[in-house]
Amino acid sequence: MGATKTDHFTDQQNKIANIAKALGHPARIAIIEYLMKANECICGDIVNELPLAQPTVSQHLKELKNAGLIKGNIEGNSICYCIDEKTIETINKYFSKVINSVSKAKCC
Amino acid sequence: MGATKTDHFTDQQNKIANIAKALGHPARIAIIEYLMKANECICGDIVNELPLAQPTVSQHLKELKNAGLIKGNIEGNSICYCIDEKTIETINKYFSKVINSVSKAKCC
DNA sequence: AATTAATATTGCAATATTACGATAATGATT
DNA sequence: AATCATTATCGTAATATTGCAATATTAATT
Repeated sequence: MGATKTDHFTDQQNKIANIAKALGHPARIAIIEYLMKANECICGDIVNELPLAQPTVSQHLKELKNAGLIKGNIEGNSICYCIDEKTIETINKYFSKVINSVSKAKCC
Repeated sequence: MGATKTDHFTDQQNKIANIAKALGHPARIAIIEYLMKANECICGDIVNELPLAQPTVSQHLKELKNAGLIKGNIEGNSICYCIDEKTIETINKYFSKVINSVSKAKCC
């Protein structure tokens, strides 16, 4: 064993878990924060900003892209990355829902 | 290699990544949702609700607890679990911040 | 067409995660 | 004190993730 039993859970549960998983690494949070700070599309640069080798950063970018957290537009021979709001909104709404349901009943 | 280079990132980045990582598994999302649905502290039951063996569920509960996402109160010979709002609020605020920064400048 | 620059892919070693059977620990019940 | 119920821990196999050197790909530049 060792593989996650995704088929035992709902699509919604797998979807939220996938987004969270993609954000579950400090390098990927750092990438998101760099895109926030820049406040515009960033072509290149990201590799120089992180304390990791180019192939490693490329891999992290791929994972963020697969999870729908960032978008990449090809711009000449470089690629222009930015945050995909929709996905961030999806989890933000999800956690808001969690908070609302919890605040109704306190016990611990 | 293979170990995450946590010391190359800020405490804040590691903290957010850790919370996200803990939520990055459908079983742990299912646990959170069960605690939401119950709307009260749940003693036991969680194991019966999930399609996983008892030791596996126990391990997932431990990870959620370590990340500060749930609290566990000992109640006789069983344990009473509920969601820890504070941590959910932490990431919710964080993602709100991300959304705010993105909506300012659209390009992709 | 050769060179340069930017990014992606491959392949692999080190480490982490997932899952569970077996067993231990703890508290309630008899 | 023996038994039962509940939860945790240990040990281990299967799989996934992380990181990077080497290499490939792609597009611009010379």
